[in-house]
Amino acid sequence: MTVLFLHNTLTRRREVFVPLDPRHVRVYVCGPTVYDLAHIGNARPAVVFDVLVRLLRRLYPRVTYVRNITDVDDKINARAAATGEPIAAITARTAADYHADIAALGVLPPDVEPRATQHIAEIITIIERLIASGHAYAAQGHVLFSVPSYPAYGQFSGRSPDELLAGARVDVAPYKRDAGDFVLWKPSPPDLPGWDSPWGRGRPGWHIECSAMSWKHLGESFDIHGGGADLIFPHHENEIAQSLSAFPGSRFARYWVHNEMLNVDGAKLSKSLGNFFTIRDVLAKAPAEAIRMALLRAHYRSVLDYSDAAVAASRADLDRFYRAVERTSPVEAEIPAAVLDALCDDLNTPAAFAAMHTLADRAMAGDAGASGGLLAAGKLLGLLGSAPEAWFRGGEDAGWIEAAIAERLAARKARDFARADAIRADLASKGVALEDGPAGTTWRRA
RNA sequence: GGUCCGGUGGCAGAGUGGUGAUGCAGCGGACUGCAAAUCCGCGAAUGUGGGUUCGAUUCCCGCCCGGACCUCCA
Repeated sequence: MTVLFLHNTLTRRREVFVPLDPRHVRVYVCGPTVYDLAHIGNARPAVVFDVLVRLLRRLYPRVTYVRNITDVDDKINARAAATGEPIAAITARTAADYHADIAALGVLPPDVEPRATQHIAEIITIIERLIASGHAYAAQGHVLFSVPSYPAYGQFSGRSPDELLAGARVDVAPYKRDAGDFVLWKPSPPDLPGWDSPWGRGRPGWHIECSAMSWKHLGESFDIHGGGADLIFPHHENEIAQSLSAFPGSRFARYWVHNEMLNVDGAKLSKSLGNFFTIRDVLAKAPAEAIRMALLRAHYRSVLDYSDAAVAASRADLDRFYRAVERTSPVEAEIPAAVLDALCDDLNTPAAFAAMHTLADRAMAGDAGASGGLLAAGKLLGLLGSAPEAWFRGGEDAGWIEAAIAERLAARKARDFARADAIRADLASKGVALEDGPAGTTWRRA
């Protein structure tokens, strides 16, 4: 059995992954809040955890992957108020857009995609348990989690409650007993989404949703909880406080996996800096696989600098891989050990790519097994999913290109190289690169 | 201010207590009418000052630099 190592945020070290039940691995990842198109930064966790789940499926007989959708949130409400579009329309459309965008990036759907609004009953149940056990209290239509009731609060994210207070940036609401207490339930006026509850009509706070949805679909204890590193505090700290307080004796998530942030051209995504791109924006400019590979080019726990140059480099790598597979027809092969080992070493995708380059070298030299191994590795990573023919020459009608190649061939036979080169230059200006080989001239999209 | 993470060749980016992957770029060569692709070869890096050690890029401490987080941003 291949051993999988994962860096666990809980212990801040690399650990051997041992599932609670080796016959059934359970994973929860925080999904999007659906109020606007997903940006390229949102794509990183989607792709990273897609690779992790693909790997887990390779290693274990059964994996349940839950990735939620947050469809009740003040940002959604604000968007509706600003645009006049009904909330239900915003969330439905944005969720559909999200699905389309990440599917284009080769991200497979999760097994369960729970929505917060469909788990109000579970949310209320957990809140009631927290109140009954003294971990939460109702005040002025709100229900708040009592941070002092959970002594380990702050341990996960490495903060003490005192420093959290010192760093608090918002005014403390008068109904809070302790400045650090956070909201589990808040009252909703008639014009906002709300559900009847023991505390009046209201809506859930953000953190409680994930505690409720993971509980419903994976149980009190499960294996892996993932998300972006920016969620460590407060979101995941709060989830842990809620779930462990509501279910004493449970473990909640045993391994916490966090992807680092993504910068664009060296800076954090920001609309004012002009480096804020949606997934849709970048898909319009480059092949989806090149974008996916660019997102896996750095280790998931390192800051990734996304740029056109990174996408171009990824595309060049993919060209090389596809060329190798095209040159030497692959035979059915297992995932090469070097690639599997790299991925099992805390998802070391850069090392996996290095191993794939070695396979490509061998495939270029005629090794059909290496070619098959390269393809198998690509499949595990969600890459090399096209036929080389489609990758290099897919798309529009190529008749005019073939005609130009024929004309250039005639010119070459007549040793009219000026004419031949002019034709080649013309094709190049139209994004078509020619390659003369022993078997004739081939072309590809540059 | 607090907490955390990181600083590896021109660029991207792994790894390691004992000759520092991989890719791109560069240089030389083969092939080609010339290119492209492919192949062969070459040069090129561990922020800084200490400590531990036979030996440190790796472990520890200081400094400098960069980044993230600090109550609802993946």
